[in-house]
Amino acid sequence: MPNDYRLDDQVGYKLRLATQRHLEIFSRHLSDVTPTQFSILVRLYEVGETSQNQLGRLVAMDAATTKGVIARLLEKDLVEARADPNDLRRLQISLTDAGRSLTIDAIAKARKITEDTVANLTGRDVKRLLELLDKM
Amino acid sequence: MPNDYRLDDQVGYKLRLATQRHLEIFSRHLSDVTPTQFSILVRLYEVGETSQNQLGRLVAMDAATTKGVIARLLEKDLVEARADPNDLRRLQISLTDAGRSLTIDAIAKARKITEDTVANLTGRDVKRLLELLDKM
DNA sequence: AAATAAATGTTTGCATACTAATGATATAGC
DNA sequence: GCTATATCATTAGTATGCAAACATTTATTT
Repeated sequence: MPNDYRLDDQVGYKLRLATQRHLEIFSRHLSDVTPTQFSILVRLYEVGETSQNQLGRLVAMDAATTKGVIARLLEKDLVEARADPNDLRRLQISLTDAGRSLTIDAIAKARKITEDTVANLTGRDVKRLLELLDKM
Repeated sequence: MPNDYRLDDQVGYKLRLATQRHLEIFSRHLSDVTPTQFSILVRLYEVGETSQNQLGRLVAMDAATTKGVIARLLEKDLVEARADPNDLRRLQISLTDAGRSLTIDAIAKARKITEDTVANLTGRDVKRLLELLDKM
């Protein structure tokens, strides 16, 4: 009988709780976009125009997922899409002016978000946590 | 200009990647239920019959979320629901026989899942990671 | 060079989880 | 008893994720 199994001590369970907490903090500081959408925006800001698929890879997202995220950003006029003349399969994505300024603004707020998220940890703790998540 | 902001170094971003990895491992070992559904099943196994809302609290889920998860478990005949005669608002949830045996089986597999998830970490690392996630 | 095979990019459809708002029942204070 | 408040459950809407399908390009074969 599995009576020594403690749900509360499982990595997966704790990951969910941590993510939940982070999400709550995120949406409080930055209600315009979700963390996922934010990732895409930041990457676009970093690399400039890229194909949708490539962009997804740059943030470790499935192509199908990327499609959905981009669709929502398009609706908000934060990014724009144009067909690649050299490769008809490709959809080139880039930031609009509104997208660019929102991203810059969002990055500033994101610093605060990270800060709040790890408020209970010391600097060394944070470093260690990031290392462990990476190593994992 | 926010050129010292590194997306890849953010807690939120790394949390997403870690969760993603865990999810992939989970579904490979245990395709019948999702991690969320599994949490509910284990709690039910631990505490026996409880109201839907209470159950949600025991796994840190919103009432609405809990409702959806339970609905899916009901469809799979893993749990059953009955009205509480003493409180007409309440829906009492409990495991079916099939649910109980699946849960027992799933817990065994869950050990392997946790194991795989932290395969790259030492025992001390895991302990530290859990502490940090908790502290957070 | 045409034809076939393999790889790559995108899209659609479906499942899951989360939030905000609503309605129903129960409890507490007057 | 009546009203206000709290609790429980549900509905509707949004976001993310995956599997499968489709279109286009590139590589290989004949």
